[in-house]
This record gives sequence, structure tokens and C-alpha cells, in this order.
Amino acid sequence: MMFPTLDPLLHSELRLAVVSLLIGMEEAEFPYIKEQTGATAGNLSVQIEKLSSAGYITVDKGFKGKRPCTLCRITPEGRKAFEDYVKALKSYLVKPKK
Amino acid sequence: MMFPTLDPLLHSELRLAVVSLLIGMEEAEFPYIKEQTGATAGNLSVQIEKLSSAGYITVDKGFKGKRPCTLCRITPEGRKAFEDYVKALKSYLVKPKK
DNA sequence: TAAATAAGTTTACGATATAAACCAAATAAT
DNA sequence: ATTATTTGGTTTATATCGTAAACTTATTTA
Repeated sequence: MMFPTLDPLLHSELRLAVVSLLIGMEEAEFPYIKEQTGATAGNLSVQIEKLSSAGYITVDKGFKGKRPCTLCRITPEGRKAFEDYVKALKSYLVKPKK
Repeated sequence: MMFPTLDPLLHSELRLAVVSLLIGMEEAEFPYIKEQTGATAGNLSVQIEKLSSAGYITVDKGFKGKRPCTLCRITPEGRKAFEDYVKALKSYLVKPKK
């Protein structure tokens, strides 16, 4: 078909932002992601859980001193899915030569 | 903010496909769009109506011979919105140089 | 010790996408 | 000449999704 389907897990503003961010850093804390994306904590929590249970990111809940600290990282599958998503999107954004 | 908001009207697989198609042709009939996008008639009808009432496309219901014929065209606003959407998306897809 | 902040999670709700069901007219089959 | 099928859609119902509000627990700060 003309237009390939877009991975619904990535075709979401916030989830795409999260993955995009992680692609660029390989490790980020929850509050940092929250700040960079402008998301509310609740929404971010939900979307991170979705990305995590899809295997696109890993989530490590530990402590930094005495405070909880949630560390997120992209997985190889997440990286692959992102690349595929970008490729697919191009079919929508770039008109193929007549 | 790092990630600009994505026009929710365009951030939809089918609506984006429709607009993308119309950008490349300036005029298309309902059945053609249906075929190219692989959408069901119902879904397409709904999404075309949304694009239309947002002013992104025009919809002309006429006849071709005796059969009804629905013609869609992109509007300047639709074109502009699409361009803005593509620009905004790039913030998500391309990592800005460190 | 009381209030405020940090770091999240859970829950509730409204919006959204999608397909199923439906409708009307025209054409094809019997 | 009916009956069935196809064409070209629209309306409606549903299931999913995104989002913010409310809540929890622990920790500083006043």
C-alpha cells in the first residue's frame, strides 16, 4: 500500500518525545524527562509504563541518596522501532517522485 | 519547550495520509482516496468530514454521470498546517546537534 | 510538629479512531 | 419485471487512548 501503518505505540506525541529523548542520551531520570517533555507526572508515568511493557525502554527504579530515582533507557528494540517509524513516516511526508 | 505540540488534526494516521495524498494532486475522488489509503469507507468519511470542517480540505459533492461523486481538494490552510506539522515533527525525529 | 516538596502511581473521564450497520440509487442477473 | 448486487457513501456504536486530577509515601524545611 501507499501508506505503511505507523506503529501506534510510537505514534503518540508524548511517547514519541520520550523515545526521541532517550535515543539521544541512553539514560534519563523521570523528572528530567518530565521537564523536557512538559508532560504531567501522571501522563508520563502511564506512557513510560507502556513503552516499558512493549520492551522499547527499560525502567530501573532505584534510589539517589534517600529519594527514589527512576532511570529510563532505550532498548535495541526501541531504537529499531523508532527507526522503522521514521522510515514509515517519510512515506507520508515526502511525496514520491511522480 | 524541546518538543512543539503536534497538530492533533494531522497527527492521525488516516487524516495525515489523506492530506499527504491531496498535497500531491490537488483533487481526488472519495473512492480513489479510499483505495490509496486502504481505509474503510466509514472511517474515511468521518476523517474527511473532520478535515473539511477544520478548513484543511474542501469537499464537493456532485455527480459523475448518474453516480454521486465526492471530490476533495486541499486548501491553502491545509497546506500550511501540513508544512507546520512536518516542521514540528522534525524536532522529534532529528536530534539537534549536541 | 506541621507544612511543603519530591517522586511517582492510580483512577476517572472525555476524546478519538475505527468498523459495523445502515441507506439510497444504479446496474446486473434471473 | 423483479430481485440481487454493486457503488458511494453516512451514521452509530464501541473499544481504546490520552490526559489530568486525585492520591500515596517519603523527605525536607519552617
